[in-house]
Amino acid sequence: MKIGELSQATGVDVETIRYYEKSGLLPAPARQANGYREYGASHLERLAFVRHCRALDLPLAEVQRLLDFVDQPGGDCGDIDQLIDGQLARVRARLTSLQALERQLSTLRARCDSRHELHPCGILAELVSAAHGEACVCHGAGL
Amino acid sequence: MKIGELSQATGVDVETIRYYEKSGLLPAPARQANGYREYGASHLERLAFVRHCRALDLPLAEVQRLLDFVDQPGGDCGDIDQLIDGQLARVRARLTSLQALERQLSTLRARCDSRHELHPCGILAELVSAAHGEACVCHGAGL
DNA sequence: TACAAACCCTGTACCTACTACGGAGTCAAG
DNA sequence: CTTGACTCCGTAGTAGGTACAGGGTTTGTA
Repeated sequence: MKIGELSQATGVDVETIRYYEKSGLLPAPARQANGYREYGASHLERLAFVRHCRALDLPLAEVQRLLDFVDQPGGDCGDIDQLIDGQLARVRARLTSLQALERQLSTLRARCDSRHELHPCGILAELVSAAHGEACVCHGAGL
Repeated sequence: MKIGELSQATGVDVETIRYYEKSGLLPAPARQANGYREYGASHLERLAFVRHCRALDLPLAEVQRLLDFVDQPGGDCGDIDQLIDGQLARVRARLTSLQALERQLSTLRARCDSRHELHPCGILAELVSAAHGEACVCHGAGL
């Protein structure tokens, strides 16, 4: 299987596959006589694994750790739990912060709906007043 | 005001202030005889504005656009609306995707609570089976 | 058979928004 | 007079790719 075929099969971009190889996530495959990379079923499986972990937004370093577990079973399963727990905690923290951000932007957006021509833009006014340390609709008193 | 004082006053790191200057978000300030940057009230205000926009997670390029509006009032307010709407849309899209991710990770996490010693880790088994294209607890059938 | 399109190779630069140096000059306190 | 904190500039590094540039190879078609 050439790199383009592997790319087709997994939905991972050719450049990204080479990048994973360079990063050590994928083992360097054998080469054909012309220097082209030659992939087999094991590469396909490993790349699918990586892609699945990335879909869970795990950093590449953690994907690497999981791959080590796969390669060398019998490790402490608690480590895997912790890894997933850590990711879950990161995702939940980000979720909370994004929810706050969404409220802030919504409130700010409500300040202006583009049907004023004489008085200045409410959004801009809000943002500027925040620069003075005043309470703003998006962040309340102070920043 | 020296750069360290501006940093204290705004909570923006010294290096970041220099970075903003290099990026064109902050005008180059006057220099003291010794070459140190000399900031005034207008810089403080502008930096606070930038910081506020960044707290809304607006990309620097969009902060720049907003600054252009501030510098040159009378522009089309609809553009500002669109800018905020665009950000809101990005945030909401990310929110939706993070919520799905949270569900996936929770489900995956439930597969293993580290009190098994004989049978292999359920999380790892899930991730591996996903590499075979089988249905997985996190993403359902296929990826 | 000839030619062009599509593929593959390596290496490097670019992206965001910073952060972290390295090496040097400057300033205030003790 | 030294020590530490501050400032300067320029470069490199971060994550996770993406996008060339400049070359070789293979494949399809006329």
